Amino acid sequence: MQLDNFLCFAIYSANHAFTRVYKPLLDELDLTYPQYLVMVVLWEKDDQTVGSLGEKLFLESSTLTPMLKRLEAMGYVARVRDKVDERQVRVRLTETGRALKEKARGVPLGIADATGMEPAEIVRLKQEIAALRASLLR
Amino acid sequence: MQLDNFLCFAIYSANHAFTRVYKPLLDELDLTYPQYLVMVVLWEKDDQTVGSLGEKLFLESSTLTPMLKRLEAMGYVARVRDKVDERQVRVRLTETGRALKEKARGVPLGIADATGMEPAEIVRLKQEIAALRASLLR
DNA sequence: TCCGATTAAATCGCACGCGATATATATAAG
DNA sequence: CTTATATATATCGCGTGCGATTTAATCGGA
Repeated sequence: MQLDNFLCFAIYSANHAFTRVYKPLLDELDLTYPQYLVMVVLWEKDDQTVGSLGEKLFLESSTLTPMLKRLEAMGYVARVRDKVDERQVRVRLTETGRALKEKARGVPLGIADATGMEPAEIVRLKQEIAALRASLLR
Repeated sequence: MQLDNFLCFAIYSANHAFTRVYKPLLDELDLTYPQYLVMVVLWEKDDQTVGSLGEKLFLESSTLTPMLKRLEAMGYVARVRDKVDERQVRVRLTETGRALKEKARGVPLGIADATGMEPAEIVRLKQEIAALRASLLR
């Protein structure tokens, strides 16, 4: 029953540490870390519904809706009701949003660098943690 | 440049997953997950300053002060100015706060269970992530 | 066709978490 | 002793995150 023995705390604090490392890199793009993750998902596949983004990011609409409105206000995405199913909102990159991908090109390398880990090691650790996440959500 | 390849996202989402697993267990204790972490630190060593808690938890006073006030309002801790150095606030467990440790006894086991991992494996992964955190903060 | 059930977002209230700043106390330098 | 500096918390504003609820649209069955 000691904090240093908690796997959860290691993850909790490592997550904060990542946020700190990302901050100066993302300031250049005027993005917060969660907003950056949304953009990554959209750069990967444009024109997704709020629900689809939520599934991939493990976030609720109550979190995404305000975030997406901020990204829209900044001119990076557009939110449009689906013509076929008006319940859904489709999120699309604007030209500016698409262009931002270039500016963000160097970010992952800067992060990988800060981890001080070998690429293969990063992949392995990432997979272990993804497996842990799956167990927890089971 | 794909979300699934991001170590940071694995950690980000695993952290959320942990929070979800903790929720039902901590509801019994009327604690949030970050509040629980504070209590763990205090159960380990009572009568600490805000700064000391912040060092161990990697949190700022701007985060801790409101949290500690809530824990105080719930009757789990007392906040008292240090007589010798009036700049410091000492955080002490109340009788109720100390007693809560017994009620929380089963929590770590429930969590370890949800990870689906062997104890030794948990320790190893925890150490790897703690090392990563150290690199990131460097 | 019509009405109840389901689904997708949005809204609301609350609790983090932090950067920037303010306030109060302690320390140091002369 | 006095003033400048440093330190410890607290405050403020903003952006997540989520559970609970609401709103609007769609689907399903009689």
